[in-house]
Amino acid sequence: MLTEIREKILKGTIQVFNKKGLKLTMDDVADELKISKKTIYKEFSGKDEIFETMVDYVFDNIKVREKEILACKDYSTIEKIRLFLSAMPESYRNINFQELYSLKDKYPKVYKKLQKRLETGWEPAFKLLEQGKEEGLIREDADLKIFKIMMEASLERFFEKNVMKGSGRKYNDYLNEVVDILLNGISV
Amino acid sequence: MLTEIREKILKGTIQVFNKKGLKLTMDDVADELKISKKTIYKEFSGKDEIFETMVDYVFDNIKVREKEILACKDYSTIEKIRLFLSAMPESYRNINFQELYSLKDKYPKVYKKLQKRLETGWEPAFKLLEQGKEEGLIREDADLKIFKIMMEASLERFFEKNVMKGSGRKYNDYLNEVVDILLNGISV
DNA sequence: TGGAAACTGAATTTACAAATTTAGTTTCCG
DNA sequence: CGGAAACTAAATTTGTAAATTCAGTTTCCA
Repeated sequence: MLTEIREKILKGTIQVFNKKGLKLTMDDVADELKISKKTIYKEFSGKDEIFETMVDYVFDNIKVREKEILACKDYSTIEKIRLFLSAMPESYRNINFQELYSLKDKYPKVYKKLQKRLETGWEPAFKLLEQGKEEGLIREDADLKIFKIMMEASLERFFEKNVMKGSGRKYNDYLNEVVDILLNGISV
Repeated sequence: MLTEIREKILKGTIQVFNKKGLKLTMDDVADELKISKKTIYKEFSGKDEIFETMVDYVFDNIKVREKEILACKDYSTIEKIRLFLSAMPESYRNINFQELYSLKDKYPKVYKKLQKRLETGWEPAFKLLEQGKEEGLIREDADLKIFKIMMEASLERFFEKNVMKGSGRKYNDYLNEVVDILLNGISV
């Protein structure tokens, strides 16, 4: 669990991270939160630890939502999959996800954690999809690995550029359409 | 039409381009073809013109294949769409497509041509897809713009990294599965 | 006519020191 | 305790002059 002050610092860091990206400084975060650096350094050993904890924080929030979906007895497998696939990227909206990737070079440890959590984040989705196959809802020959790549590529493309500019579509519309097309694409 | 010597130079340029990327030099191309720079400069005004002609060359080759598909009376609309969508990226295999994008900064004119040809390259596909809607083969409410974005993102992801490493899948398998999922995804 | 090789000016890269920024610490103070 | 602000060593950025590379031309030669 997270103490109040740690959560406050993490939220502030994410706030600044979304504005200034990877280049945020400890002073930026302290200014944003109107606390002194001393307080930050009392809670965190340094920038590395903050970034690492930030990744955990983002993904732990996703997990909460996902557990809710999985636990609900009222949803069919296909409904669960749809909700699950939507929940993943929806949670990413809180943080500049594209920028998160830029941690690769300077914070390889954080980046590895990010990748690992992205990977394990897919596991329950895969389980559901396999279950869908067993229930005859999903094409037996559908390649889930490719499905995953397409999903990731389509979503990241949206994070990259604002693909929707001009068209009246909102983020969630786009997200739903992507999930629809892909899910439809592998359904029987 | 292209003279023999111009085509030879273009092929050689593509060859070197795939090895050395944007950073190829005129000497590289001359060495590759075992001709002297003089010969190249007799045919092309300079590097810019070669790159521009190279883009045209790649896309004109695609067009030939596409015309064949469109003209064939034996194919249904849905078959045409499938073949059409496969033909586009298949043609890109001859050239390092990812690297082509890197022309953006140093050769903005070439890059604009590339974008324009990519854009117009989609037009007949859109026509077919609209026709598919009219024939009741494709969901009336399917968002073709999003479909296009997903297709592009999925394919570019493959050009980026060799996503298929490890898995026994070959390029064409991947391509077909992507087209299958997407086409299935917007079909009724 | 075209290859080999030399040539030139412009562009690009390299190298490196000076200037700036910043992570993390310390001091003083209420 | 925690804020404000100063401090230091290390990292990053900036400026720039020297070195290198390269596009495009020219010369000589077969």
